[in-house]
Amino acid sequence: MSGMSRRRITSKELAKLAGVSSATISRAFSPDSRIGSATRDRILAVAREHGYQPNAIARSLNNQRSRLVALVVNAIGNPCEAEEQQLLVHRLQARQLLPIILCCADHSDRLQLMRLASTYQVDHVVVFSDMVSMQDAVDIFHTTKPIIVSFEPLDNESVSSIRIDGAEAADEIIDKIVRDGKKRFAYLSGTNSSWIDKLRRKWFVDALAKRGLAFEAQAFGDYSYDSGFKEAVLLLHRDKVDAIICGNDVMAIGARDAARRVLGKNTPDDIAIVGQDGIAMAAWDCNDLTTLSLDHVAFIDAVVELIERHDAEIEGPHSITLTCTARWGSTA
Amino acid sequence: MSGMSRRRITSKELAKLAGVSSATISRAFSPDSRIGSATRDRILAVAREHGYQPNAIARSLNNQRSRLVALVVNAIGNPCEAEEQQLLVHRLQARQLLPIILCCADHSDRLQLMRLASTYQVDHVVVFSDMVSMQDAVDIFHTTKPIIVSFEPLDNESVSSIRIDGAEAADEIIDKIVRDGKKRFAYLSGTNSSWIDKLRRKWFVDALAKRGLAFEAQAFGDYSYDSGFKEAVLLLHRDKVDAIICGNDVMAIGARDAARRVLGKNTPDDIAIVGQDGIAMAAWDCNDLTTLSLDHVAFIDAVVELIERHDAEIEGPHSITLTCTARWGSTA
DNA sequence: ATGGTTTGTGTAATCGTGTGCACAATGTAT
DNA sequence: ATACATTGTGCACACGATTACACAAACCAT
Repeated sequence: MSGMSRRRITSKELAKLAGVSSATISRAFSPDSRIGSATRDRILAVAREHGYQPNAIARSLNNQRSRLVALVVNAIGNPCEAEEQQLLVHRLQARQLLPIILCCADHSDRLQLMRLASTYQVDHVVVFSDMVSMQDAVDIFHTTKPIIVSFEPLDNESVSSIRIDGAEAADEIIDKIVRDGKKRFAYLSGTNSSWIDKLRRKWFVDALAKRGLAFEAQAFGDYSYDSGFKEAVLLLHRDKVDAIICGNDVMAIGARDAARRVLGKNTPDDIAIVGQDGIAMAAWDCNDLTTLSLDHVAFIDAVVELIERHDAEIEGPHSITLTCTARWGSTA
Repeated sequence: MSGMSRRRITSKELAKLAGVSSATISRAFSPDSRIGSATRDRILAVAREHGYQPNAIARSLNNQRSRLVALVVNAIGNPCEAEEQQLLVHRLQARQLLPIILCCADHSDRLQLMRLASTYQVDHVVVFSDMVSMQDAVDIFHTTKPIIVSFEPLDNESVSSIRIDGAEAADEIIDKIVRDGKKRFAYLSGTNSSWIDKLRRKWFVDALAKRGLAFEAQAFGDYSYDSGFKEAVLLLHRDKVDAIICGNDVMAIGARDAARRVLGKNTPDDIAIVGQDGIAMAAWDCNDLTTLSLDHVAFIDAVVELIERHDAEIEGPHSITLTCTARWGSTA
């Protein structure tokens, strides 16, 4: 069609071609603005013919509204977050919002990365990563007053947060494991000092305390299969535990493999293993993991709900609480 | 620090504060431009104090250079691509380029999505997805003449592509399986009509043909564990095959589980199963998959190389070819 | 027929930066 | 001391859209 044209055509040029002013071009592309329907049709026809589309960068500058959303994530491949990411991106796209990915995993200077994104005047910020502090995010993005969604309930007017509660589900799971006769518990953390990790651990600490128990051992991995495998070997061999609560599902799978291959112990008879997240892979036949699961769809619904409130300029911070459930497999 | 200020400060305002013109502000932030070093230092100090950062949207409009990169992917969670995505995002961020994710998986109108992204004047486009035709991508993005990277070698001056060659590795794998005495082969496709799927299948078709063999059966999945599981049951039960070549690793894992659980057949003795991609999960102890693997780092190096050539405005399409290798596990 | 409302379009300012050009100030060579 | 190159800064315009305002034309009611 327009095949070879090198440069993108501009509003003013199209105006000349259609015999109108550039203001009228703009109106033709704004759904509800005073313009003759005949004129609009003619303009849209000429526009299609020449492949014209309004320049979103220029529009953003004028509008003070970029329709860009920054997604701060740990890593892209990480299955723990991937399902949520996928869902959210889909929902954003349906609302004509474009996600910019900020990947913290192996980026040396996360703050600089966030500052870079903030210069693009993103309308919203969603923080999935537990590697950035909310306070830093607020300091960097406060100027544009975007929504910032996170697990961490920071008391700040520009932060809306999603809180998750897994206390009850953790209690159910511990109950089952204790009734199965397990006695020595270990907790395998994802990251040492993250807010989400502390929260999750607390659910299980409380559930154990209620029965006069406590964790006999504590290990730190990095949410990866390999770290789950390696730490589990130590926990089982050195600390002689018979139940491992893992910070996420992937580490739990690693731990299960370690138990089976290195020590010849099987779940759930010799040892109990519990994951967290409820990723799809956990339910695969080869894994069949018992896990403290979060409803991903409900979670993303909540995020989108918060974003919509922010779009509607409903003032103040908002907060939504979600409840986790126990998903039973054959590992505990 | 600047704590409460609601609106982002502008270049002109900062100019007033520093007692210079806004042009000088701009120069203070451009590494090599004629400006007194004393003036620059003073401006940068005042800027930091007031939390000023140049507005990237305005700069992009002026520069005709957005530093945005569109990543067209099938899905985010999909492990097949996730590792590449992660690597690429990391490399882009190191070059101060921001990735915009376009997720095709469940988006009804992929073309409209790409058109939306194109209005943001992205500097480059990287197509990982096999769900969009390169011709469509070119039609939509040609105006900004970005680089378009893909497996599909389209003959177009604005497309640079990465070609992958797995013929030799496929030959090695088939050789091993045939020597193991397997006779009835099936191919389990990811998507019916994608370019990449046809390419991969051809490697194995040729390797079989060389030995006077051909696929006895052909099935179509959707790259997911579940589809691998389901289709494998049919292939094994109905078609009595004893070797399944899968379009990716995830389906191969599903197929392996199906063989074991539904039909009680084990790899590699009863049946051979081969994956493709070489994702990290394939090497996990519980999977230990034989797979036709692509070196992810080399692949992303090639993508970045092409992007750099495009940045340097080296004319014409470029092409880089990568060779796959066989990675041996216990499934074939 | 006249005053008032509605409709459609153009003019011009605006969004926040980058940069060519002009010009003053300073430095350098004869 | 004069001519010339260099450095530092401001002015003004461009980038490509949106939109308040003005105004002409058309329509309507009395």
